[in-house]
Amino acid sequence: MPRPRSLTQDQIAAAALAVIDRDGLAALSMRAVAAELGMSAMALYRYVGDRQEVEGLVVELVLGGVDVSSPPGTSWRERVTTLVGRLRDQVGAHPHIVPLTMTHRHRSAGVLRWSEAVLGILAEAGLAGADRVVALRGLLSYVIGAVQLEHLGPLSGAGTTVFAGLAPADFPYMAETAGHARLVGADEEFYGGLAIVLRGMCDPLA
Amino acid sequence: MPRPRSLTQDQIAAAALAVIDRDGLAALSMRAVAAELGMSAMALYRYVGDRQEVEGLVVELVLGGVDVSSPPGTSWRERVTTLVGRLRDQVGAHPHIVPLTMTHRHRSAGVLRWSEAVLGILAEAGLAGADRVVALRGLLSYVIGAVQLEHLGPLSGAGTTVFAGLAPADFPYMAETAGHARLVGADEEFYGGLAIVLRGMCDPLA
DNA sequence: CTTGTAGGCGTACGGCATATACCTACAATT
DNA sequence: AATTGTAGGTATATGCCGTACGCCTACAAG
Repeated sequence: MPRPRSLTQDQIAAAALAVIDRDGLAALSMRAVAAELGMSAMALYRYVGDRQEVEGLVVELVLGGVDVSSPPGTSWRERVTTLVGRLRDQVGAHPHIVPLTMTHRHRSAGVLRWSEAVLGILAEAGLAGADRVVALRGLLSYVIGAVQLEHLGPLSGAGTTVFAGLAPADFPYMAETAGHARLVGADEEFYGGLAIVLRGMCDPLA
Repeated sequence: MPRPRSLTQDQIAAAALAVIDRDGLAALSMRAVAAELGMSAMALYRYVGDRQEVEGLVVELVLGGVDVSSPPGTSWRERVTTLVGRLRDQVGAHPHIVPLTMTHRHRSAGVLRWSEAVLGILAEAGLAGADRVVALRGLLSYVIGAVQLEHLGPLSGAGTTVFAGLAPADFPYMAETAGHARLVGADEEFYGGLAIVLRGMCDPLA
């Protein structure tokens, strides 16, 4: 008998994501999302239990959009690279959500689907048992860390030493690295690191 | 002429860390830290500019405590493993700060010192130029990601599928992996993944 | 046309970060 | 010993936040 629902969870997620993309993560609030949807803040609570659930919906919206099919006719390393790259691209399209992806990673169906796809490829490559578990964790760790390094401020350079109140001269390697880093693009860095991880799998330790 | 300062930044950081360790990250507030120190909330603002600065001090306290000397007489891989392990241990002693380490990583002198030490070892190992940059980023990405995976909830398993409202049967690999994961300890997983990363460095791509 | 369910809203509470204005302890000066 | 200016500490207040509660009302089933 009751009045029909006027909102889907996707609409809520999209509204929250719009707020985040426009005004940053700190601006995400129940009031802001409600305003984005043209409702009062309390109306939102008919659709979600609390703020955390809204955050979860945003993460799911972004991470659920990753295509987990892998290109046929290529090596397993290439296929994993494709999946890893898609995950990175999806997050990169909404950099502000990076901290959210961490907090809500463990309840995201999108991450689950992605992991399942990667495991399939690793299995085809001949990895099984504990080796496969460790390989997946290694890949996941790398992507998570790399995405955050990429989007949560510069890794090094003058900015860091200035903030920390330290002399750049005390950190010769970092100074030199910062110079190189400026020349190495973000893509080369990301895929270069990924290549290291992939190279370390399967081949016996020298 | 003025009245002398009665607090050091270390004391503030220690108080904030005590609050976090005892009541969790969500309980960190200017009021809580001030109470821990036996002062009014506003007195804190004589020593720090804002809440973010308190968070930065906590990160620095924890990350600055990492010993960055490396054991002599061992291979470069072993030495890097030692440094990576120390970083992991330090964060592991205060798991609640994990999200903070991310948000404040780029202004932490501790991370800078750690990176400098790792770069020194990599340089000795013969890595230079862009290779060395990529190697450091790869290592840093791995540690960051792995520490978070370890402390921010289970990676997979029944819990995840239940939360996401999905059937475990749709994720055969993840189901199997979850079974293995229960057998593989956190240490083996962490150091196994690190071995993969280290193995991928230096050796030419097959 | 009635009716009960559930949608939407207004209000209110307690907690947060923090700006402002004040009082006061104290060390340097007299 | 008295004075004084700097800076430490506090009280108060503003405007956010999440969200509990209670009301009104739109709407579909009967």
